[in-house]
Amino acid sequence: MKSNQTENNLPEPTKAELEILQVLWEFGPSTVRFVNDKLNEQREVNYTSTLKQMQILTEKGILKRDESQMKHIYIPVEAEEKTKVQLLDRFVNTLYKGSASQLMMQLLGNEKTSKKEIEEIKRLLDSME
Amino acid sequence: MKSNQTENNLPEPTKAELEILQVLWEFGPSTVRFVNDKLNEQREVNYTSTLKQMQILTEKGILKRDESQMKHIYIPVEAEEKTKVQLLDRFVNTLYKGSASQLMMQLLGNEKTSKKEIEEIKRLLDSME
DNA sequence: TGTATCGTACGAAAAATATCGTACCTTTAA
DNA sequence: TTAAAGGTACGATATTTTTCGTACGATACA
Repeated sequence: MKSNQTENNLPEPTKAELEILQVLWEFGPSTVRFVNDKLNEQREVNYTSTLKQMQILTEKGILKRDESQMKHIYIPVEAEEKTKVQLLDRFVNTLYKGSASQLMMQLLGNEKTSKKEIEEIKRLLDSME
Repeated sequence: MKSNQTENNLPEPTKAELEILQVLWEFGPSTVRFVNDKLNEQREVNYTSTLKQMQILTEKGILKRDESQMKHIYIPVEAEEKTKVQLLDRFVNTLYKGSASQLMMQLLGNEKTSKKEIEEIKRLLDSME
């Protein structure tokens, strides 16, 4: 079996797994039913598929769950920010050899990054003196 | 068959495919042999595996090749920047709901983003008045 | 001119992900 | 007190991605 761990030895959430995490991030600890309903607002997916994914996420240690009730409540182990930072870090390393400023340049050059966004960024930088 | 196209209808390079693209970006149009050698500086991989991947990339339209010689030369169809912009765009949308400034905040907050990087970014912003 | 070397083609196997069917347990309400 | 509704467990299947073995053609050169 080939392992799927990153350098920092953290399991990498897959695409489908990320979808689930996002629901939990947005709405807080939830049941499978809730998450599945949210997912189905976007695309059709079977309840047991979502259940399985969330069980896998739990095995991987990305989620934990409260089993004290029949309806298990799933909770992300790491805070949203922490996980995102890890994913971002990996992204920067992979595509930009770790250069955040290079990534920045592309963000700023990207037409889809609105003037408003750019202003926001500038303000941000100024405010950190 | 479930399709694997993104909203903008561009084939998404997978992880292994990205590795190959990076070699081509760094060293320019290359033979399979060359790419495979480069990959093997990092991890063991069979020549025919790399060949297959590059053939798949060609089918997907991500690479094209010059077959006029026996040693085919593979070339990325899109420029490095363009592809990266697409990947970045997707990343921002997925993780930050399209907010570039939010991504920025994380980059700046990330300890791994050095002071030097931050200075670089500031300079960049200033220079675009 | 034959044989070792280096190339591509391509199907199949292996591995990783994603989805689902079915069994079976609990709760609820008629 | 039982049947319907809703829950979890878990193996099986499907799909996607990755890797590789084998066949076979071209080239080089002894």
